[in-house]
Amino acid sequence: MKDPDLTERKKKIFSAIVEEYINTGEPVGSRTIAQKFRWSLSPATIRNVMADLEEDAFILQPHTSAGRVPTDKGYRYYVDHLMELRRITKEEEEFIQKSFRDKNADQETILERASKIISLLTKVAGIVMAPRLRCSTLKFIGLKLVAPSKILVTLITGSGLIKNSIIEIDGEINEAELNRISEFLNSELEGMTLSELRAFLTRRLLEERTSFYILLKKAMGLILNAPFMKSDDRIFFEGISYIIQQPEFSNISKMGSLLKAIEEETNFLELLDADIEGEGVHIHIGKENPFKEIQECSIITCNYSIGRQAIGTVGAIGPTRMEYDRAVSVVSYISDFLGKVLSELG
Amino acid sequence: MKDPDLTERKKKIFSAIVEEYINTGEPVGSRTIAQKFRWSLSPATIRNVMADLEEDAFILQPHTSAGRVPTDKGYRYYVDHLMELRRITKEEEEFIQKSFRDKNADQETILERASKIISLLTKVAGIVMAPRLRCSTLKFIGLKLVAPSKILVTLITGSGLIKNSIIEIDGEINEAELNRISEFLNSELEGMTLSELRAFLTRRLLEERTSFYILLKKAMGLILNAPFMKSDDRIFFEGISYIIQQPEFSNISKMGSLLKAIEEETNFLELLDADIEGEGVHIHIGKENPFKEIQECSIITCNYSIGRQAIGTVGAIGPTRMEYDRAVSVVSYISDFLGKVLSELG
DNA sequence: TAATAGCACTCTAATATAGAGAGTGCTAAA
DNA sequence: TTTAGCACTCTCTATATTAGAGTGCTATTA
Repeated sequence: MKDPDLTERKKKIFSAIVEEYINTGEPVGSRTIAQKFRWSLSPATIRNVMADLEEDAFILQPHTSAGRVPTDKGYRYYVDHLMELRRITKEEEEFIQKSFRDKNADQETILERASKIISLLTKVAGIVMAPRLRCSTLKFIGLKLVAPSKILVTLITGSGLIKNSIIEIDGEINEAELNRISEFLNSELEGMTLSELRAFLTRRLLEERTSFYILLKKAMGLILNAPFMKSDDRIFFEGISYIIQQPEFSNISKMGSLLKAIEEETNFLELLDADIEGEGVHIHIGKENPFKEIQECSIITCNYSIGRQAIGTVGAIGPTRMEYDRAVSVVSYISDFLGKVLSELG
Repeated sequence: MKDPDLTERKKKIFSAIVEEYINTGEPVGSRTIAQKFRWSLSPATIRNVMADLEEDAFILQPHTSAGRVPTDKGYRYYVDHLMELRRITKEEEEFIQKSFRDKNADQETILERASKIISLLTKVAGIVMAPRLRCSTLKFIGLKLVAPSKILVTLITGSGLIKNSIIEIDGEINEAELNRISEFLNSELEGMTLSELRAFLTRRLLEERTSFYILLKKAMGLILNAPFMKSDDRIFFEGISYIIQQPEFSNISKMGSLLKAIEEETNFLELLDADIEGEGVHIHIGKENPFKEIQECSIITCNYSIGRQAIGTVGAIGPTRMEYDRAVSVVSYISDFLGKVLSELG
């Protein structure tokens, strides 16, 4: 990702091409750029530079007598070296804060809202992945008998997620015992993640030889068998209609396969999951993406965290020709904000 | 909805037109129909009948020299009087049953699956509305102190829905008292709906003058303030990609506004909500629909019930040119089946 | 030597034209 | 009442033509 060290002028012209193309969606010609520079350079000169840029594979011509269009490689260079990051505007900031003011909202509502806001502000689709259970710290585990051998297991995470499972046990269990288990769990679990809790229980189980052993064993059975362990992490997707309005998707069959890919959420799960390692904003441009339906799209993602722990991902997805600077600023701001909102929930 | 009493022949020809159009998507001409009748009638004769049908506004010509296309009124007559209901096939039945075999699935998973199945079998979009809280009977209410003045309210309905809210109370409350409240509620609520419970508490509150009064009052506060009372009924939507593949939506802007309407779920909430009154399958054709984005679509809905109580709605939505007989059979079968699956969950 | 003006060339997209084909409505005959 | 025949209408497709945008190359200029 080192800077191939273009001359200043080349950079300026390339930036101008990218930005012009992002704005208009039309291949951009030498005249247009010359005009942008107030004719301080002639179209012919621009053309020479363009020929160079084309040799570097930063731009290409859709056909011989058309203007230039940035390639994936070009966009990559642009976002890595040329793009000026911009802060979100005051109005946008206020809008976001107002949207999250509602105190009574639960996690689901908040996440849904976040994805809607991203899509509104970036004019591309917003995508929010719910806090991953395996990264979340535990806050509370409730065990309650709802029928002779049915137990309601309730789990609250630090990010305000409340999950329930009803699990059927083999024998019967009495309420007092259940209370002892849940008291024990709650006294120990503070700040652990689910997998840490599992490890903890396993370890204790090996050390323990007293009557407490049975209790521990039951606790483990309850926690590990609950369906929420096979966490079907949810994804909130909003604003597909923005994408399909873009001219690059006027081709119906392209549109169709994109939609299908989006409906098949698991694709995105993997994709977002991969980004949870690593700091800051991730950008995936066009062909860099793992599956072909979205290889004319770019995805901007950023983790959100509670405390230091990254627990989920928010992002924006649109055509490669999207306003990267805007998307980056929005996604990064929202990820930050969402982390805070969810912490307060916990 | 009375039969305008067409002659037998007219009906047969009209049916043939509708079915042919549904299959091909092309305006159907007199030749095609004559062929379908193995030339027992000449195209010229068919044309005469068609002219009549056009006068009745059952069909129309997109332009002078084109074949005929059914109107909304035509479809309406077709589904009301001509369409032959068909049972779902053995294979489809098996497929559905297999899909719901998983014992550990929670309500959300089941509903999602139902909408996916509808879309798979009907080849149009499937839509499932989660059980309406206000129609569901209560099974269990759990109250649990998670912090000095924070109470986790858990509610389980007869349809297997588990809902949680954390509510903050003004003063403090001790665990023993909380247990008394929840015991009281659970002993009384069996089979009530939420609104019945509310009414019940209000009534008791008026009668009661003992120390129990305070308890009741607290119970009411807890139940009625919980966010789940403002039930944001969820909708599961699957298979939009089927719709956009249809030629009638090859027009991008039409597609766009349809998608937007779908993303704005509240529209559909109202629509489905209205259908919960009344038995059996409801069909809404084209312009009969309340908002313009879906006036080239038809919606087939059917309630699902637990016991006798209708609690939610499933449906299929596709272009007016859809296979009504197939959609009706699938939707009606699934609604039945879903009711049973959810009952077992409760 | 870098920048520019000029010019021939290429390719697309828009427009016009013509013809085929599908389907109709009407009329007259069976 | 049904049908055959026929003129007519309209769309759709293919083809040709043209305008325009943009290029690359070359010779010229500062």
